[in-house]
Amino acid sequence: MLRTHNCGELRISDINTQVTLCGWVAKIRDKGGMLWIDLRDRYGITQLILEEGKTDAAVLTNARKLGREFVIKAVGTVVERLAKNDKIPTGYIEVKVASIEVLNPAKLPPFIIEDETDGGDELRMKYRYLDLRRDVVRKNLELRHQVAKETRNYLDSQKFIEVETPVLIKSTPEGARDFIVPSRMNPGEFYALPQSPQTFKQLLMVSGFDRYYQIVKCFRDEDLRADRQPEFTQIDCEMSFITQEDILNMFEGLVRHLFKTVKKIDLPTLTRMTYADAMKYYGSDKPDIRFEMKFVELNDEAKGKGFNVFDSAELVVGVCATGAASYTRKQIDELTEWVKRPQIGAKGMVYVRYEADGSLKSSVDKFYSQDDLKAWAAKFNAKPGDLILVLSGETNAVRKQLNELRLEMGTRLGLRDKDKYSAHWVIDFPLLEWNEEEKRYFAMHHPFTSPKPEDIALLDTKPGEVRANAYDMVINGVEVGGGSIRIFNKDLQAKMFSMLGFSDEEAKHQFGFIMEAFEYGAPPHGGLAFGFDRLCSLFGGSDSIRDFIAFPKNNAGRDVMIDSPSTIADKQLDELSIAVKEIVKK
RNA sequence: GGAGUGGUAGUUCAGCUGGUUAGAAUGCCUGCCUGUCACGCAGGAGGUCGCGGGUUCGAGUCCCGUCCAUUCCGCCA
Repeated sequence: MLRTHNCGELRISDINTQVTLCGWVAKIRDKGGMLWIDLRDRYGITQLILEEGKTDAAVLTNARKLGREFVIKAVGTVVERLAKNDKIPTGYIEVKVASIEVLNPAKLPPFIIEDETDGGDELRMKYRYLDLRRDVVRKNLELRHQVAKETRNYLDSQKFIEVETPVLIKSTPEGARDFIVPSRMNPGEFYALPQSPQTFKQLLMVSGFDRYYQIVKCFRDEDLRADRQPEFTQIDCEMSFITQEDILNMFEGLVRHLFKTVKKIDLPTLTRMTYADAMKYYGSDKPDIRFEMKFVELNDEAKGKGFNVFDSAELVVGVCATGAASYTRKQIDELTEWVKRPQIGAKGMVYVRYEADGSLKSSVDKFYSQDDLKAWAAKFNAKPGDLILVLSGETNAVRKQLNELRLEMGTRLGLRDKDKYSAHWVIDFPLLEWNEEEKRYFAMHHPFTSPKPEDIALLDTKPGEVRANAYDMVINGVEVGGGSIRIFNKDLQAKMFSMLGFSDEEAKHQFGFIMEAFEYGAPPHGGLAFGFDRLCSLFGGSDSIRDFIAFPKNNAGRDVMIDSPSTIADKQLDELSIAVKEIVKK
């Protein structure tokens, strides 16, 4: 070992100890007669001191030549500080330097390596290895480590076995786009990287593993977002001989364990909400229920009073923002413009202000009497001082718009505290989703999800109304995980594929292996997967998962540090029997 | 594929209605400073205003195109 101690552990009790420390020069404060060096490593910062007349002159002279981020080894004695610093754990001591060895000099870093850096995102990504020296970023990865460790602790205690599944697998057309890997030994053929180990974990159930999990990289070749990376990590789980109820309880247990051990929070029991209710009352399949502000439908009250916008709308629905009656006309106009942005797409917004004196002022006073508006207010359970915001239009569209407005108002009213956590299940998702473009049904979750037994009869008559044994876990409006009870019957699975528009041939080509496996004794099984990066960012109080990934990709899916993806040599292309289109060649 | 925002010193930003030599802070360099810890003081260096074109007597500023970054929509079983 080059060092006797790290930079975060020396205390007043270590006084007079001879120590050797290694680390990076974080800061030099040269006061003329004396000079301090903040030496940093992963564990903390320890102050080194050199003093004219006391420190060897040559050592002092050389210390003055040190630069930021030089890697050094310092030998000295722990002494008590004359001027103490309460802000850091090592603030009562410093190390009186006897000698310093430069292990490696360093170029001046392009940004300041401290909690409050002056570096922008782009620069920090390019020099990610420097960014990772910063306390705040390193702590995110330490948090990630802890979440992974506690996940393993919990699942191990519940008899889950971690099994690795292959990364080079088979491309399937359903779902997200696959990342494709050419096969040199099989010219013209390609592997795909897994979007999830779905079929493998089901096959492990057929093998009798009973309880499987894996903290595993998954890949989806789709556009990125702050909470979406092309390669991301899942906690992937599957169980046999269980009901949906067992799964919900088991993984509620996992999440509560993680909150308890990582955040020291006792998470309340998770509530459950059907998909239908989530859409009706929140306009979203992942509602943020840290605050109420439920949708209230006003069709009965608002229609037939001569206001054509509402009369012609399929749905009139609003939310009540508690205590927001103080919103000025200007603020309401600005909010109206906000919902009219193309991203939201509302045509307009009606407001009803419940004044302190009990009167009601609205943007549609021409059409509605005070009594009419009173009836609205009663439905919202509104009180003087509240502001009711109403949108109208086609049901699905207006719910989506009002969801955005509800979240925005929640944010503006400070109801979405990052330190408060509200977790719940959304259950009874629809099995199928109609795709207008391709004129066919798609599996809402995936093609292996089982329909609710009582809805199977609807498969032939009203496929869109069939509910699935599928569930999502939602925390603070973030979908952190989801799963389903799987189909384990070959015939039902075959029917599912045919509902999804697969011919028998295609189904056999894509999924023949799992259909065949189901003929060799598949147990009833189900599972779910958590978005590990999202879980970590939620625990860390960030909206972006990039902060919790050591080397993330940028918006265009590029790693700007190593500059990938990149072109490859013609020789490599030849070996792979691949020709690149002239259009994309430079 | 679409919409918004941004691109000016190493870095983070300001720069008004187009008008002298493009500023600040921080970082960097030099000197001074014996209890600093966001050390302080004095001085200094540092710019192809993303790139290309256009309008104009004159463009960091206006227009068009383009590239990059970022957020969102589409997409993400």
